[in-house]
Amino acid sequence: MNISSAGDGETSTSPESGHARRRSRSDRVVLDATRELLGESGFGSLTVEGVAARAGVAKTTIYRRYRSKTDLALAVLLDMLEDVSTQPYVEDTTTELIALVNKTVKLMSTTVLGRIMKGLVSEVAADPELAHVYRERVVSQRVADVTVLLERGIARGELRAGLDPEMVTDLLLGPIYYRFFLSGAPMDDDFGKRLVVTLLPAFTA
Amino acid sequence: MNISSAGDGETSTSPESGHARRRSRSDRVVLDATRELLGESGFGSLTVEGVAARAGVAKTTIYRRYRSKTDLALAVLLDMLEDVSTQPYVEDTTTELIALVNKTVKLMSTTVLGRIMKGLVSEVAADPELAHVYRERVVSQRVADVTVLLERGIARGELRAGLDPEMVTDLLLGPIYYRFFLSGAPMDDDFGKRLVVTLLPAFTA
Amino acid sequence: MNISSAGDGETSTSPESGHARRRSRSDRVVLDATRELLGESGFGSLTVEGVAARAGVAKTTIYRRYRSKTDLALAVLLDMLEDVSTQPYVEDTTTELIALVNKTVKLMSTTVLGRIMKGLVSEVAADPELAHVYRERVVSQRVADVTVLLERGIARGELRAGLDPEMVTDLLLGPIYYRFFLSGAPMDDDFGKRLVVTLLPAFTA
Amino acid sequence: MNISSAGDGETSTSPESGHARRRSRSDRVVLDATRELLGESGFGSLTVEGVAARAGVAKTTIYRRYRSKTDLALAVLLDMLEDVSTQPYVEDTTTELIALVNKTVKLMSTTVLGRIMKGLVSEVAADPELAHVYRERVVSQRVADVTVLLERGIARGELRAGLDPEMVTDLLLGPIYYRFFLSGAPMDDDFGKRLVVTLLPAFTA
DNA sequence: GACTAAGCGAGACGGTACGTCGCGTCTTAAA
DNA sequence: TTTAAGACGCGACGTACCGTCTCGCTTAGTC
Repeated sequence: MNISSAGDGETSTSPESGHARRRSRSDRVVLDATRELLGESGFGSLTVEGVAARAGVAKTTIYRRYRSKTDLALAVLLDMLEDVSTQPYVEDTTTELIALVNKTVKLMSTTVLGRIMKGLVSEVAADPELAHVYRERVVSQRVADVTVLLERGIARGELRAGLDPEMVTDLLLGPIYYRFFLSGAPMDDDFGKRLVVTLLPAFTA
Repeated sequence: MNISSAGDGETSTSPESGHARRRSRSDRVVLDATRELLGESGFGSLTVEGVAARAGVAKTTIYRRYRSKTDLALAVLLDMLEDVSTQPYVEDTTTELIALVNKTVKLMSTTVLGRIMKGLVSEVAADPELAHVYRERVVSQRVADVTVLLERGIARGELRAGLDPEMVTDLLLGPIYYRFFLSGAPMDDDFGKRLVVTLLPAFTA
Repeated sequence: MNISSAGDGETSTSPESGHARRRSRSDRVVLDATRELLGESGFGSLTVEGVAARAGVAKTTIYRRYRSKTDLALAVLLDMLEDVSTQPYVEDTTTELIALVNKTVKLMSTTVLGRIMKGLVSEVAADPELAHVYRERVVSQRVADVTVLLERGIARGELRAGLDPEMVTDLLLGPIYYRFFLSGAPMDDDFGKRLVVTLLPAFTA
Repeated sequence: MNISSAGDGETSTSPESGHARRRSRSDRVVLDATRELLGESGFGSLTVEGVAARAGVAKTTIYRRYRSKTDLALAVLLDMLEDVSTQPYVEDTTTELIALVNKTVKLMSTTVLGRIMKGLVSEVAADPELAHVYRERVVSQRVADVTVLLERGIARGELRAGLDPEMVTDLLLGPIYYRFFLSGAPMDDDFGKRLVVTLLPAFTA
């Protein structure tokens, strides 16, 4: 399943307009420039002026679409998530859980998404409007993914019933973000497996 | 056990110089002003000029001690943590775990620490030097707390042996921070209990 | 003959671009504010921030045009000199010389130009770029004035041939500036006459 | 004849205390450091802190003696002038006049005195107290020199009677300072001769 | 096919805060 | 008592970006 939609300027305020509006050339070039700059120097040194220069676009054009650099970064994030399909793995539940964790770890640590998240987390935490969009688009999607996974696991008899999908999501992703943002503890190839194996008794018993 | 010491200028870069240097009057007044302003408007609108004005101190005096507003906020955070003793609870392990979670939730949602953390998380995530101090002072302390708790639990026969304290810490705090920073899901009075009860099978089996 | 043109930002570095660029509203208001402040407190206490405040303009706007307060003061000076036409006097040469001296004395001692010059002289003396502009615009103009005056005097048979206009300028203005800047000796209404009468034998013999 | 005296802190405010007070080691080391720094970077970049550092002396020590960097530079200037004896040349008056001009030119263009004067001229021009000292110590000395020279010339029958020594001083030094500070016109080896030869008819006729 | 109106580039502008410099004052400790 | 050392309040510096605002100049879309 995909994050289904746009992430243009308006979207960050008004959720969705039914059918995906075509993104214009300007939109594209601005988002690309932003992603490049985020990749090069991170969110902290992202400036609207810098994006305008890189994109060969006037500042006005950017402000017409995005209210702030935060909004812009969020748009890039949502734009990138469009392409991240959350394939339902048809294997056993343990493997699926490990895959979900590993995928998230990989996304954070190897793509520009990690830098964006590092920069955006404070903004999302502090700006209700931004938080709203982020939850609408990203958080709820994660919970939906986990819900599907849990239901399948229960159907297979691999998981116990009565699990709260939101809590499970917290338990799967919380440790990742905590390490990624704050503790700095490494997340090697083994991490996903260790996390899930540790958690498993909580999901099966 | 207490976070034992200060957040003076040097500390934020070099851990500790053996015997605690006395904090000067300026230090105190600056930290207080910063905490007040953080409480009033949050990290985002914290400015060094504002702190200087509020503290009745020259900007230079602040810059002499703290390299940036981030450093300043960190100092406030460490300063506040000095007073947060992590009482060893003598009850059963489940209760201790719940208390630990609840205390963290409470600290984040009712004190200025929450605002500081919201503002600081992006900085810690992006600035290695800051991250180093944060881990040295805060993260490691949390793991130490949990280690003590786990050992006592194992000794009592309430927990299984072989638990990785770091992973357990991630599982206890990760969900809290994830909700606090990103998902926005509420953490009511029941939250700690639900979290720990869910996790318990993973710690006992 | 007039000092023909402006003191806009560019001018202070590049002489002239053929046709006078229109001075914008900001230019005007900034120059006026600067002149006022120079008049009130002199060059020493002139600050860019003060000018910005007085002009109701952002500091950046000033820095966009002038690299420093020195540049700004120079612009005011050049701006004022636009209006100082060096009328060709049709009387006898002695009177013309006296008039030239008196006019300079008067300009220095009764207008804000004196304060500007007092503040600027050290800067012009020490900063080659500034010096270049000053010479291009002011010094050379004075020499040109004197040249015209000498030629007419020689044609009239009132002055000897072979006088070096530059040296004559030095002899007419040098004493003025020396008194004005350093010796502090008064320059009363009689001064011009005494100076010229003293010098005359050097110009006629 | 020599500029006869001290130039210590007090001097710049109260003229003279009768007999030259011995200059202390601190005085010496501060003045030397100042002169060095003036020689290296000019008056514009002279700072009290820099002098203190170079002299290995506390800022306080400097402020105890000199009220400002201007005062300090003036002290160096006066200190240097102590060693500049204005030898009475026993040759003919024309030669003496040329020598006087040449000596001044040389002093300005080859020693640190030039740099000091360039920096100080604006201060002297704008600060009455400073001006007072400068005139007391330097200007009046020049006039005195010229007076002696003129008297001898008149006695020899080489100069006309009735010359105003102050005006003559203006005519000899004014052009030098004008070129040195403002016009930038070169003063080659010939300059003194040309100036005096030009002026001579004004002094003899 | 010409005409208009929207969208855009360019960039000037008022503004906030930055982080730095050097000032001149003041306090502390050692000589 | 004088000093070196240096912290401090202070004012201004010059810079970076912000977000807003004209300005023409394309460039479609409509008549």
